[in-house]
Order: sequence, then C-alpha cells, then structure tokens
Amino acid sequence: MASMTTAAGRSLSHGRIDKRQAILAAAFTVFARRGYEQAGVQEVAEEAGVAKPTVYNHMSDKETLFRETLIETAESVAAENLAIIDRLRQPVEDLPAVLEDVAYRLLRTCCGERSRALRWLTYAQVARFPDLIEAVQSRTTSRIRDAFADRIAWLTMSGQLRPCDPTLAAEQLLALITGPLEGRGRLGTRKVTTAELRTVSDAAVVTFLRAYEADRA
Amino acid sequence: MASMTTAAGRSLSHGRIDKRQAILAAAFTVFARRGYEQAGVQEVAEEAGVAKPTVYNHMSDKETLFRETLIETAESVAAENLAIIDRLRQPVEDLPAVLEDVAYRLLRTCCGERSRALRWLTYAQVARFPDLIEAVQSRTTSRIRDAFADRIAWLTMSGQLRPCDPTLAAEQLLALITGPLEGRGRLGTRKVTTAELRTVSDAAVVTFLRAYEADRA
DNA sequence: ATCCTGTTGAACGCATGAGTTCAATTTGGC
DNA sequence: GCCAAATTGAACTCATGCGTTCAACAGGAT
Repeated sequence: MASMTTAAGRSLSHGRIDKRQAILAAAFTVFARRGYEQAGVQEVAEEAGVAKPTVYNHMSDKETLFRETLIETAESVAAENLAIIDRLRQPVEDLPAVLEDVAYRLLRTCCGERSRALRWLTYAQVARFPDLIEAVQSRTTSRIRDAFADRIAWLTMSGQLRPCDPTLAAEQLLALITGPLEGRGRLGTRKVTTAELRTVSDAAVVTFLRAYEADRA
Repeated sequence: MASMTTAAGRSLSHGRIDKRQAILAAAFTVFARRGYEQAGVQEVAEEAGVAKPTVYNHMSDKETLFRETLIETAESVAAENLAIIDRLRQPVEDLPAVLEDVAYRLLRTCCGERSRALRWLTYAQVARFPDLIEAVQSRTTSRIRDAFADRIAWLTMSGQLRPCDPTLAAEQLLALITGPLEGRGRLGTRKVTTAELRTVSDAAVVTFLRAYEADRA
C-alpha cells in the first residue's frame, strides 16, 4: 500500500516528510536538463537525495513520473500567471500603465526557466504522449486565456475597451505579448535582457490598445 | 570517399539516383512519427527502401542524419512561406483582402504536418542539440519575418500603413496570425477546420489593420 | 522492546538500439 | 564484358538504462 496523499500532498502513512514532492521537484529539474529519454531514473533519485527503489515506491513508471511532474509544474506555472492577471481585478484608472505592467510580468514569467522547460518537455513528447499537450494546456494556457478574457469583459462593460469578443481579444493580446520573442528565438536558449522584455511588452500593449481601446468621444 | 554532392543534390560518383534525398525524406517522416530518440536508423532505412549500412554511407551519425534532415525541411518550409508572402510584391489595391488571403495561407502552412513536426522536433531536442533552434529559426521564422517586414515597409512608404517599425509590425502580425491557434492547442494534435483558420486569420488582419492602417484623411 | 512500514544500496535480467563488419551482389561507366 | 564503387542482409559488439529483487536498516507507534 504505497503512500496515498491528501490534497495537500502530505503522506498519510506516518508523519514522515513527503518524499513525493522532493521526487517531483527533482524529476522536473532533471527532465528539464536532459529531456525525457535522456533523463535517467537513477539521476532523478540522486537529485532528490533518494534511492532508486524509493522513486519506484512512489511512481510505478518512468512515464508516470513524467506525467505527474508535468501536471504538477503546469499547476504551479498557471498559478503564477493567474496571480499576475489578478492585478486587473482592482479597478484600473490608468489602463495602459496597468496593462503594460501585467504584460511585462507575464512575459517575464513565460521566459522563465520553468515555463520554457514545461513547454519544451510537453511538445517534445507529442509523439509518445500525445494527450499531455491537452493536459498541460488546459491547466495553463486555457486558464490564463480565460482569466484574461474575464478581465477584458469587465473592461469592456466599464467602457474602457470597445465591444469585442473577450476570448479572442485575450488570445490576441497574449499572442502579441509572447509572439515576438518566440520569433526571435528568445523563448529559446538565448538570454533576454530586461530592456528587451519591456520593449516587447510595451509594444504589445500599444498595438492592442490601438485596436481595442474605446473611442474617446 | 562517400558521395560528395553538388548544389543540386545529385551524386557525383556515377550517375545513380541520389539516395541521399530519399534517406532525408524518409528520415523526416520517421522522426516526425516517433521523435528523435524513438526513431531507429533501421526504421529510417526501411522507410527509404534502403539497407541500414547505406544510411551510414551517406550520414556518419544518427545525429548528422537528424541535423541534415531538419535543415533540409527548414529550407523547404521557408520556401513555401516566402512564396506566400511574395503575393504582396504585386501592387495591392484592396489591402485587407490581400492581407487576409496571405494570413490565411500562412496559417494553413503553419498548421501543416511538415511545419508542426519541424517545430516539435526542433524544440524537443533543445537539451541535446541547443544550436538547432538557431539553425532552424534563422532559416524559417527570421526569414519569413524579414520578408514580411520588407512588404510592410513598402506599404508604409506607399501610404497604406501608418509609419512604424516594419520588423516589429511583422512580428506582431505573425503573432496575431499564429498565436491564437497555438493557445487553443490547435497547433498541437487536434484537427483544425478550414472555417476556424479563416476566422482566426481574418481576426488577425482586422486587429492588425486597426492598429497599423494609415489614417484615412 | 518489537512490529510495521518505508528506505537503502547493490546487483541483476533483459530489452533496445547504435554503429560495425563482411562476404555476396548489384550497378553504372567504359 | 569488366572494373570499381556502392548496396545489401545478416550477424555481431557494446553501451545504456528500465524495472526488479533482496537482505539489511531506520524510525515511529504501541
């Protein structure tokens, strides 16, 4: 009877520190470093400070380990992004400034180690685990898009944005934020300067507002 | 001394049909189907209708085989996209209509088998071959962006678009075209309807023109 | 103290697949 | 027809790594 876990992730069997979390964290580190196939279960165990059979005590397979790791990371990344968008819940007086701030933070997160590695690992295993794309995106991109759409809907109702399809507007704003850097290979391996992030996110907001700002009458 | 090849890809040693091309084509098929690590050289050989040692006669490594395959495909995909953008070289009378046509074709290409597989394979092997991102993107995304920027510069000079940074505008237009479907996981495994492509590409052009069209005075 | 449960390290079996070897055969050029 | 280069199939070597086994061990509960 391997460790069943509560919603909080704490082990039920005895009060021991849950090694499950350590294993998942280590697994993500190693998978991100080497990729799925190149990563060895042995290496994950070492990174977690644990013996190999212990890993198999918690996860039946390398595949299971991979899936749980990606899901876990997806939830974490999503939470980070949703927190940023929540900035738009408080009433906004200076819309461009607030949007630029949100856009900048989102872009910074999307360029971060975790987000990049998550995207890579997910797409890398399309051939082997096609369902993972759906599993990860429904937890990240879709939720972020919907949260943004909610904020845009409110902004529209308060007259700060022109009437539009909020979901489409959210998709386009997100595309404007993350697209340019992707095209420059900067969501790839190269370093990104803070200035470049600001330039791109500001430009995204400017273009978005030109297209979606309510006519000033 | 294995076969040196001319620019046309024809084998110099005797007039034999160049098996190199067959091998590269088969390799892309197999890599796209299985991914780099899962694809076997044996399987590539079978797909190409060739014996395994023959593959090693043309490519020293599995790694070399992979690199050459990706580069070859990148050139091919780029050519396809550049041809679409060339549509903008002839003088345009109805800018929205032409842009929508170009956007739709680009999106259709980007959702195609070859493009998707190329992206996947490239990003999938970031951990092992980090330089491939640069190699592929410099042949595809960068060139497409630059070609688009050229057209946009001309359109600006002819007064059909407002003054802007053509490269940034190109990046943003491309982002608007391909971003939304990516967010929906539609550049993933799911099927995409023609209608959906049209909706997204039209919306991209509408938003782009709202932001970049010259003021009608 | 003594159970029970989970951990440890080391070794193992086993499958997979890269890259090679080689002798036999095909191919196209001359 | 003849040669040289390329191709073929089969078998082989060798490294890698998953998943398992097991005997010894640790640590909390009663």
